[in-house]
Amino acid sequence: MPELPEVETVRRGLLPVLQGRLIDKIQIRRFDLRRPVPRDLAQRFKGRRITDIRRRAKYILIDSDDNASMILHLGMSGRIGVGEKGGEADLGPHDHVLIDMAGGTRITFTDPRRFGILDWTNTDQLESHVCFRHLGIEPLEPTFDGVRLMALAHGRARPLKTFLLDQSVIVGVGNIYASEALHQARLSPRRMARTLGPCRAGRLARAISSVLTRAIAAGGSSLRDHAQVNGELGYFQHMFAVYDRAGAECPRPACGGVIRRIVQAGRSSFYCPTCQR
DNA sequence: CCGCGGGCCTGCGCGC
DNA sequence: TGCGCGCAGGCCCGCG
Repeated sequence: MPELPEVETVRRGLLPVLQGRLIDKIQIRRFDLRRPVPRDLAQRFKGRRITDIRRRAKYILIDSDDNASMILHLGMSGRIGVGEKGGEADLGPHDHVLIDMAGGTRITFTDPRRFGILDWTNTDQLESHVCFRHLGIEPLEPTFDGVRLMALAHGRARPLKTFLLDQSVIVGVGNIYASEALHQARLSPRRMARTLGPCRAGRLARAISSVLTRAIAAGGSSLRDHAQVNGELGYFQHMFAVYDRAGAECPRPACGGVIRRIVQAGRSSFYCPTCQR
């Protein structure tokens, strides 16, 4: 479930539950996630107070009052649930991490495919951590605009679709929102990044911000899994213009085109050849 | 610099 | 009903 809007939805769900609260105990039931979970993580955060929940790219950061930050990435299939502490019988086979708060609230990290990441670092050294060192610009920051995007695209001999998926360029855009943003900007996913002039770059930058903002407002997209920590579904999947809609009619008024699926860099892209150029 | 193939894992929907 | 297959929201590596 996890592109920027889904991760931001999780962050917003966790913040009121966790901010200012004490961690009682952390249980790590499987250490073999995408990278090994550090053996000292549970002990490092035990008894600490959570000061903030932040997001950088597709990562959730849980800051402690002790200059330590937990780093959580949901991978492809990761979910976060908020509930009450229960017994062993209540746990599912893919509930890998349990964070028990003072007072009985339990945060559960569930991830069938185990592509997720759980790590920690000193808060004041976050930007030098391997997860963050090579990240590009945040598309919802005010500094992100067409001028910036055009500069990033300058001379790049690669299609816009794979350009947008590159986390060292722009962070948080994944396979769904790349297709959706390109449709809104009326740009073909096959167009070379270097062909962006001021007009097209401005359109694309605005489309990216718009799609991500609308998806956050919808509570993210829920395909197989819920996106929200209370178990509710986001509903942006009902607003997809092109994603997973091959063969359907383009929703752009008076366009009349038919949505196509192509494969780029090994991943599906969806677009309307009629209105996206 | 770029695309490709492969890998990491499990689950789901499909056609047979 | 069961089985094999392709596919899936992310990201990383080596190769050519």
